[in-house]
Amino acid sequence: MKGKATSFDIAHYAGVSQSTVSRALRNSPLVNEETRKKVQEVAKQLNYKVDKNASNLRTQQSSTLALLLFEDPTADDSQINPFFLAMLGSITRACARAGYDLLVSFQQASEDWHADYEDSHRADGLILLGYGDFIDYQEKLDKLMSTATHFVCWGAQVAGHPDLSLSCDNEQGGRLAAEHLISLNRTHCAFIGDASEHSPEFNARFNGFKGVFTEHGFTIDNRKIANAISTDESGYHATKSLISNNVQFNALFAASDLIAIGAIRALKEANLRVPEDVAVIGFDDIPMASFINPPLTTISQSTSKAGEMLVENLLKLIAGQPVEHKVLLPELVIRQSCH
Amino acid sequence: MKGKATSFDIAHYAGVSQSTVSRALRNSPLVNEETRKKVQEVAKQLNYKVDKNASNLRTQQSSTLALLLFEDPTADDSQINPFFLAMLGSITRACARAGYDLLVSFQQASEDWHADYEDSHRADGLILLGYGDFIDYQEKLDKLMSTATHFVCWGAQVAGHPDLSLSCDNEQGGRLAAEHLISLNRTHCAFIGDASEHSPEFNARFNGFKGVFTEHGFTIDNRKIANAISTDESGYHATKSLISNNVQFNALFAASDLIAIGAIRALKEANLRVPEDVAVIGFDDIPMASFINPPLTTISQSTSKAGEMLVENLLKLIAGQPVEHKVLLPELVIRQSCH
DNA sequence: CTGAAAGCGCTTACAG
DNA sequence: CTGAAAGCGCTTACAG
Repeated sequence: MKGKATSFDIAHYAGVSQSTVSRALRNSPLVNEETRKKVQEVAKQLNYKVDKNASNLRTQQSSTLALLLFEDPTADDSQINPFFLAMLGSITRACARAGYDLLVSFQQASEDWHADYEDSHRADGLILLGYGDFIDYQEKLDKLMSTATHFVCWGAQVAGHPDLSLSCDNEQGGRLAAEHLISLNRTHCAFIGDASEHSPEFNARFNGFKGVFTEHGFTIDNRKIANAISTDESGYHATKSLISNNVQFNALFAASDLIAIGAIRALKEANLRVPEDVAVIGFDDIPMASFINPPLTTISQSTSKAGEMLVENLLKLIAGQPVEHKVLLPELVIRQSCH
Repeated sequence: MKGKATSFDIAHYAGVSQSTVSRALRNSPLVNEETRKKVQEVAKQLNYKVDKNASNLRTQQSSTLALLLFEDPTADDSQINPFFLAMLGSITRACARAGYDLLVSFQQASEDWHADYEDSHRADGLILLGYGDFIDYQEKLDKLMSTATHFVCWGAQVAGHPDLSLSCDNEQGGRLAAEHLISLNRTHCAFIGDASEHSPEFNARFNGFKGVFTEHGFTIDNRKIANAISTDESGYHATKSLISNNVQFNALFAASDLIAIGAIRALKEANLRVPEDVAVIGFDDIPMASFINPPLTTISQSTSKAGEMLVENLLKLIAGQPVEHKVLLPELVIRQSCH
């Protein structure tokens, strides 16, 4: 036989019609047990595999999900945020368990990342991951909504559609960080991250954090806040600028672990000891967090649970089932960067 | 219009035949410039996207590559080797540049990971990544060969088909490590990794390393060799066993950075200082390597170049073009874990 | 339980 | 340069 075997080849060798082959291979209850066995045997012998393009075309679905990871435009070629890499891992596994294939693609925030994965029937739905500017982002989400594309996203909220988002309770995470620092008597605290509406997750972390400080009668001076995107470079420079502006603080809350790692580097360079002079707390609990010096106290988000739930929700959406807005609970992980 | 627009809808609105629509959208030189413009305009208005399943079915190809990442069976759910994660990133980018989609899937070495991605026309070819046992592995590669599947793999060699593999020059990497240690007068050296044919990459690293030691008149005592797979846990335990067996060494070559990280932890627990008491050198240069304490001296493999070349070679194979066997050059990265 | 037939939405040889 | 038609390999309503 030249080329791949088709269902007609199987039909020929098994002595049945092609329709019966198709039914037998899909385990249709309509087909006789013996017929099924014979068909499946022949199929195995000929190393037959259903042509996905043909069956997808016929059934108008793809059993494929697409993961779109969009990056900060400044991120360099090789560095992908480890937090998202971990998410990618858990999403991949969750897809496999559900019998779906996963298409992965990186997108610059500037590109047309909403893409046409679903319109072109390459995927039944999209999973959107990424830090980045929430404002830029919104317009594209609207476009996705308008084309009735099935999607879920991590972190950012879709206006009017809380069910499409999944995130950890970032405000609660910020609160945990603040309580820990206050319990340690570290109340002159700087914040590195973007505490604006452009970064809704960072903003929520900051708000939770600030809330607890306020409840305890402490304030966070605006001079102690420095902007950074989620890279260690950015965290490094933001911290350096704080130091060179002579801002005084004995604690630092970084909006992500990567930022915290850069911050620690800047502190060390300025001969500030961590945690003696400055206690540092991060957010995410990326694998690296436990390996740096000192090991980083941080707020952990469960990437494995997150990935699973994203896939689960997207599958429900595709099936037309209702999805509830859920929020994952962050946890404080105490290591040695605060005391 | 209900549902997605098809090429017939475009034809209707543009006042041409469906064949012409198809030609116009594919930029066939056969179609009149004005006709093309009108067709593309209408297509845009209707938010038309070519149905990939239909066009793939017709053309018998998928413009999709599949990346199969297989893992050590012991690896826990969330931990993926950062080296492969970096490869994944660069492969994803390389695919996007080439206009291909990328399917990603994790496979346990025990599973039928050769899968049916190509037979079922989901992908035009496969990229295989993974540490793991080379012997188990070979049988599946044979199967892939026998079904004329297009694939390339990282690291392991396919018997009789050097062109299907890409790797860094692991032996040269081992040599670089040895020369560095010897130049530092660290000649009582332990090796952690699997120096057997089961792990051809580790084995090559060890052979290059040992070769240089021999040339300089030094030996590597078998007692100083401990087996480990590429996880920090495994490196930790292997190093611990060396220490508890009272093996003496002032240098340690770990077959991967993850192993080195575990080894350093074990050394510290035994109150051995790195690098004063034991100089440690790793392999891979994963992102974490520069963040641990002390920052790890290691042999770097360029994941971005590797990813690009894997995709490039696979595309050549698919196009029926000849592929040369190439090898990437590793580089010594000096940090603070050896002196 | 089985078969003949239609049709998913394209691409491309064929005829003009 | 354009159109009518065949066909990629399936799935499934329809008829028996």
